[in-house]
Amino acid sequence: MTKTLYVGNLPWATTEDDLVAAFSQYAQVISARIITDRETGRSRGFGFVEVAEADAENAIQALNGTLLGGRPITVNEAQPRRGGRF
DNA sequence: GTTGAGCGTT
Repeated sequence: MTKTLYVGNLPWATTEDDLVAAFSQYAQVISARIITDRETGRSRGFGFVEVAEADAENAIQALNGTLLGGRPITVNEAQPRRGGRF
């Protein structure tokens, strides 16, 4: 089972690999995604990280408010995406 | 070449 984490307050230069490198230290990262502007293709400053459900809350406690790329990031459980597939 | 609260695609 996995759980999606919302990561905000990211620097413009933050990449998905940076999220994996940071979250993989406290949780098993399944996948990471940086949300980029659809029109310009640039980073929107936030992303999502899919980790093991057992380590999700652990990663949040460990990385929420920590410095990543020079900026304190916000880590929370992501809202259920529209569709709610089983 | 810029900006800074907010929750994303197949």
